[in-house]
Amino acid sequence: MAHNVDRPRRATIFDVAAEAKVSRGTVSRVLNGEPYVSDASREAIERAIEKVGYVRNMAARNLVTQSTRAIALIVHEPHSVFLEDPNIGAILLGTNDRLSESDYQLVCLIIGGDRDSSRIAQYLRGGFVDGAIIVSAREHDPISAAIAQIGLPAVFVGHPSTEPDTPYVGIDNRGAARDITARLLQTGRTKVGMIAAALDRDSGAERLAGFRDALADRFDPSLVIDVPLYSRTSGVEGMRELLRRAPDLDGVFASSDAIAAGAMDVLRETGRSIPGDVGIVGFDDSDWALRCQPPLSTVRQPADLLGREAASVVLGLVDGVAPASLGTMLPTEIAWRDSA
Amino acid sequence: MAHNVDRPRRATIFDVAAEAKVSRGTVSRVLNGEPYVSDASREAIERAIEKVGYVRNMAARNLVTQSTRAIALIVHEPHSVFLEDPNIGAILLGTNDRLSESDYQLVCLIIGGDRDSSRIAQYLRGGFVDGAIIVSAREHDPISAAIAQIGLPAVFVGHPSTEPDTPYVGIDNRGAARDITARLLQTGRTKVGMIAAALDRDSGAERLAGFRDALADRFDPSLVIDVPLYSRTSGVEGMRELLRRAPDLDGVFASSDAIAAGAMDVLRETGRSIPGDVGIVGFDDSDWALRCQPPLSTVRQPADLLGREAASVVLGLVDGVAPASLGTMLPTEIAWRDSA
DNA sequence: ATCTAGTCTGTGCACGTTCACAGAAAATCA
DNA sequence: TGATTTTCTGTGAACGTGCACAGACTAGAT
Repeated sequence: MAHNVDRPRRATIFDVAAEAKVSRGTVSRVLNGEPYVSDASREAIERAIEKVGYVRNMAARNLVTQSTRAIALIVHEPHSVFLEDPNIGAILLGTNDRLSESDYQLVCLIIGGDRDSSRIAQYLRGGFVDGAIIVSAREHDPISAAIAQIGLPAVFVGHPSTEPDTPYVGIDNRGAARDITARLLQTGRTKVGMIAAALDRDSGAERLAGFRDALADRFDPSLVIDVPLYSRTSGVEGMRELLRRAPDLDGVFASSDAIAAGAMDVLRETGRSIPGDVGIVGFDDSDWALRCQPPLSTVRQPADLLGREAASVVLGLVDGVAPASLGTMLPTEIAWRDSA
Repeated sequence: MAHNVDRPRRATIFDVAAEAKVSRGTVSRVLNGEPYVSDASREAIERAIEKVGYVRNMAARNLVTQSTRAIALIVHEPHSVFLEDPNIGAILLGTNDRLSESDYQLVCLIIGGDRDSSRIAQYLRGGFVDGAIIVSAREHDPISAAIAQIGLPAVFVGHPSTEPDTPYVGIDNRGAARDITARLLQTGRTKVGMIAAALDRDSGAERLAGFRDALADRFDPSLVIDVPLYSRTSGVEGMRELLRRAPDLDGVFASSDAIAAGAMDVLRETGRSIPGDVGIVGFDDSDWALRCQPPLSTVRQPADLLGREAASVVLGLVDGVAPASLGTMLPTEIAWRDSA
């Protein structure tokens, strides 16, 4: 019943050496592209490798070199949000591209629950990877602590304020939120609210701060609704509450596009026109933004560049090169459409 | 400039043995939960582990055991589709859950281009994982060939017809497509077309076959539009072409929700009402389905179960247990809403 | 012919485990 | 008590590689 009982013994460096009639030292040299090996030997070895179907045993190599040429990307998201978050995918691909250029392998680890957390901590300690990139970490994340403890080169995407010494790559959430709110105000809005999600994360808190910056002394804390997730459902609930508090509202900043989409549905249901009665802006420039009617004005995040940059930083750390500065901020741009 | 020059030497099993005043053999036994170790030794060793902060060096362990307790999930998707495909995320999470239960680690590998392909093949050969799950493989995929060649336990999600001997887990695309098309016909439609994507993949081809089954002798090949991707844009283009060929069309089967969403926009643009003038059904039950106006009737895939089942199969293979049958089909259900 | 520098190759050791074996100590039985 | 089984422990060998070292061979300069 076994599927592959007789899987043959893998060829080792010794088999290659015997086949090529040289010593394993010489084989090792051509494997690692070192100089000082004669053309005759090199060719014989290359033929032998081909013939016996040799591939390096990475476990053995890792053991002696203490490195793996692999980098972990750790995503900490509850299920529903992981599926909806438009940025995760782009970050993943950007990271993969950059690592691929340096011949590093991306290993993507997902934290679903606490079991995963401790298993992943073990994995990192086990020496499976040379470094780690942590996406959307929460404050006081046990994984972050584990990484700090074992001194694994690591970088955050987004900046959890509880890990002051670990480098991070992110966008200027505060500045971007301020800019798009200011732009919304320029359209002549006078009573502007915010649906603010995930205030326990850096991104959420910063976006709220930016909103407050833009409004300055016109800021009214009662017009900020705190919702748990960056989801459409949160947008629906948040908007209902906001209208309850201020039926004469004429502007909304939603801290994600999904939230904005839910909010727009509520505005329409209650007979308000967009952008006539109420102007609305979002954040992310995801799929949602173009699906809205009218298309949503929003902040475009360079998610793939975020991934690339994070990869570059962590590769630097692996080589012992500290990044130029602890934090790297990537520029955002405003995608101005018809919703405000 | 170096970040962590003085990273301390990791504690080894010898350090623990010395601290606990036993031999490394005994330490190894408690590490692996073997019987025949006295309570006194066990406690001393556990204290010592705690004290010196010992963690197993997995490279060393892998080297001797020839196993890693890690499974690769290989995703082969061009960028745009990866970001849009609603199923990938759920499959990922389902797989992660199941592996987590058996204390295996999920390692997620993304194939962007050919460079990635060969690097990942090397990775698999290098013995980093004990098995592999391949999602949305194309026919004649080089990775599939590599896996077959090295005899790595593997399972496909979806069934690429070029690998007849490798087990797979999937849904009955053909049956589901037939059922939902039949249901569409029951609403009294007489001229029904299809926007068919990814015919080079198993899923695409099977959905078309199911559509044909349902129409039987009413099937008209000129009403099938072949589009490249499961994307909204493809839906827009496909629908335009379909209307050009048959302006009096009254039903559409779109082979994904994203395609349906694009198609619905075109139908509305051209002044057709849904479901009055034209009934439309999709496939996937993704975000798109509920965002449509009216909400889309579609086929719900148990994507997370697909992931779980694939994980179970591959774990079985790793233990030398062949699956009950080569292919496992998971049931789908129809989510019937207002679009038809 | 001798010395020196450069090129090439083989060998021993280390990396940190697991596993098989052998032997000691304790417990059970005759 | 001695013989046997059971429980416990230590030791040597292996896993497959990279690296440092030493030595051999070649070529050029004196």
